[in-house]
Amino acid sequence: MTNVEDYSVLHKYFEILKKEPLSADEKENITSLFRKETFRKKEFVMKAGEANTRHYYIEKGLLRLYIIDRNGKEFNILFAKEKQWLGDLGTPSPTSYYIDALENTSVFSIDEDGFRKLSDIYFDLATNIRKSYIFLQKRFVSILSKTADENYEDLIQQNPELIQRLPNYHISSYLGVTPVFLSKILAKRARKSD
Amino acid sequence: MTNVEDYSVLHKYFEILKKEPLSADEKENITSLFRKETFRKKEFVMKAGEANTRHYYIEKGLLRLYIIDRNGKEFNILFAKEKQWLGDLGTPSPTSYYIDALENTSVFSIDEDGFRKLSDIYFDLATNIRKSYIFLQKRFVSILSKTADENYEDLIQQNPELIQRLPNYHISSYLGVTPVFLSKILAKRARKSD
DNA sequence: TGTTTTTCTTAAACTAGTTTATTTTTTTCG
DNA sequence: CGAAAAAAATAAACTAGTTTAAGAAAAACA
Repeated sequence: MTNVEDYSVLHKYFEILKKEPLSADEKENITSLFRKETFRKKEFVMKAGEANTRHYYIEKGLLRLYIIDRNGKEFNILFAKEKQWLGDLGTPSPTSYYIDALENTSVFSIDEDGFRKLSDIYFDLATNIRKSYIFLQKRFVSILSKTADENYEDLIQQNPELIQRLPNYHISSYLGVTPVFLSKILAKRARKSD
Repeated sequence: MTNVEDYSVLHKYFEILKKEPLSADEKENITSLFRKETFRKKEFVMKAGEANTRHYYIEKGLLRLYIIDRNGKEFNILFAKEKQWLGDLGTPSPTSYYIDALENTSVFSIDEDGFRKLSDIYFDLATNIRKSYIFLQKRFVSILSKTADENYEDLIQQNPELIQRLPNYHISSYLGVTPVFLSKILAKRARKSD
């Protein structure tokens, strides 16, 4: 059983960023800035309206970032699993986003101040934001320029694991279509590969 | 007439980042990393396939970042005008994007190395990437969750100037619809406000 | 295990947005 | 200025995706 105060996954991440082992002091510094938290499946990590939200580095589990539009409909923006970051980069402004846990999840969380401090020491931490941007841009273009069919195929190619871990209605929202339409796509696929 | 070697707009930008006046040395350092370039309307700034692309800080004019899908159709990702940055953050990997000038445009351009150097000195330069991310995320959610009608209204509210400077077919592509459909939206709007 | 709840499928009627084609309007430029 | 080119509007037929509803299948759980 994993010790609740085990920060080894986090330290390993920063060693990869730094490209060399961390000293005891460095580890201590990192540990002191983070807080270990766990969220049970369906539990909220962040809700629209909250200010000063934290950044989350996921040790184990699966989180989902989404909005709820004025008709109460949810739109999944992205999912984040083990060894990925998730948070609202707009913090400390009040967020418009929701984050909840799709599986029981353990994270290391850090506030904006801590995050900035570490970004100044571990320059490559900022690279992550760049990578997130690139990812989102690709996703944006993909949803804009391709049909839901094609986007589903792409997802299977690029992230088959997600499809295993997620119920279809979350995938459909991620692809920007209704569950009913995704079901049609799946039926057509099944017919094709008969 | 503006001198081709006038870097004052650029220096002013970095003074805002730094929150205090720059020394002569600092100005010199910045100037040495950038290159001043001009692009005539319709001229390409960047083409898909190119590697090691540059970052552009716009002094005057209007640029457009877009992709061309496999059917030859263009999708406008974003526009950038005076005092805004534009570039492919994926550099030095070969880019999938095109940038061209929608007006005669003058820019200060910098390569990836220079950009990183300055990011280490002027920490707030990285904030820009965050802001870009937030902007794109909002845009993404908006296109996903709203109708083209609503997105057009939002654009008018948030960026009326763009609508003046751009032909409708560029706006329609930005909104993720065809020119024909935007024309319908405009006709309906005109009818309403009769 | 059986019951309840959640998820998925199918169908049918509908709508937001596309496509293709034609005409009109506006802009460009020799 | 007038001709040519580019942009915008309109119409009509179409399609990708939605909505609502009802039943089937799967998962949760007591």
